[in-house]
Amino acid sequence: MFTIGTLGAKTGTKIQTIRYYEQIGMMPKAERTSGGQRRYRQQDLDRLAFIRHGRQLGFGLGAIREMLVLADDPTQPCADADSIAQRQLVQVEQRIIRLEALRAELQRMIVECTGDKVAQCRVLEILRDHSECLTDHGANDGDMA
Amino acid sequence: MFTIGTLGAKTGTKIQTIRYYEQIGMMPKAERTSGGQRRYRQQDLDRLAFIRHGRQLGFGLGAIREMLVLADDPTQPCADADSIAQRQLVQVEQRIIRLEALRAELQRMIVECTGDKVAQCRVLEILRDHSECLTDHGANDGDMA
DNA sequence: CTTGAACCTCTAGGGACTGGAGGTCTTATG
DNA sequence: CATAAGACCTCCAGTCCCTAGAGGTTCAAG
Repeated sequence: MFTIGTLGAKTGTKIQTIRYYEQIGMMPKAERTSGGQRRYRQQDLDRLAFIRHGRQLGFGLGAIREMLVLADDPTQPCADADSIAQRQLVQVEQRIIRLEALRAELQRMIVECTGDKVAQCRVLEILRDHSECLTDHGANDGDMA
Repeated sequence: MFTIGTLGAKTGTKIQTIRYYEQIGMMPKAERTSGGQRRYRQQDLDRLAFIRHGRQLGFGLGAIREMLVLADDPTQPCADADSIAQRQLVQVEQRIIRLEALRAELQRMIVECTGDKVAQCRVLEILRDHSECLTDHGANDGDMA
C-alpha cells in the first residue's frame, strides 16, 4: 500500500494532480485509512503511470481514458476495441511523423548553432521557415492543451 | 497587408489565438484600418509562424518569447537559444521512442483482433513501462519514509 | 505522548487557448 | 450609390489540465 506521496514520487506526478484525476474519474476512488488518507496499490500505480506517459506523449485525457477502457475490460467485444485502437493508431502515426520532422529541425538547429552570435545562428530562421512545414493547416483539431 | 483571417489561414492559427497573442504581448500591437481592423505585414507573418512552429515543437510561450528576444537583439550569444533547442530535442526523442512502442502495440491489437475478444490487451504494459523513462522523477527511488 | 512531516478539503489561479453574444467594417455586386 | 454577406471588432465566459495556498488533521518515529 502506497501513500499518495509515494505514488506521486514514483510517477513524477504532483499530489494535487493525483487527487484531481480521482476527482474527474481518471483514477478510481482510493481506499482510505480510518483517518481518511488515501492508500494505493500496484494496480493504481500502473494506471497512473499509464496516464502520465500518455500525457507526456501528448494525448488528451479523453484519449487516454479510451485506451484505459481497453485495458480495464479485456472481455469487450472486439469490434469496439478495434475501432478505438484504429483511431488511436492514426493519431499515433501522425504524431510520429510530425515529431520526426521536428526532431530533424531541432538537430539542424543545434548543429548549425556553433556558439557565435544570433546574427550567424540560423535557429530563428529555421523555426520561422515555412518550407518544411508538414502540418496540415486545415484538417486540424485540438491536439495538445 | 494581410487581414487577421489571412494571417490565421497562412499559419494555421485561430483568429482568437492571434488576438490573444497580441493581448499577452507575444505579437506586437497590429496597425489598424480607419475602421479599427487589424492589418499585418510580412514581418508579422514571420513572427507568428515562428511562434506556431515553436509551439508545435513543444516550447512554451515563455521559451519562445526568450528566443524572440534573441531575434530582436542579434548581438546576444547563441548559446541561449541552443540550450533551449537541446532540451527540446531530448523531449522529442523520448516521445518518438514511446510512440513507436505504442504504435507497435496498437498494430498488434488490430491484427490479432479478428472477431474474438480482446483477450490480452497489452497497451497498458507498453505505456506503463518505466524502462525508457528518462525523466528525473523517482525512476529508481524510494525517496520518502 | 509528542512532534513534524505528510496528509486532508476547499478554493482560487494560471497557461494557452476557444467559443459565443452582440455589434461594426469591408467589399463585391446590382 | 445602396445593399448585403461575410469578415472583422470587443468583451467575457468557458475549457482543459493542472498547480498553489490556506487552514486544519493524521501518521509514525522517537
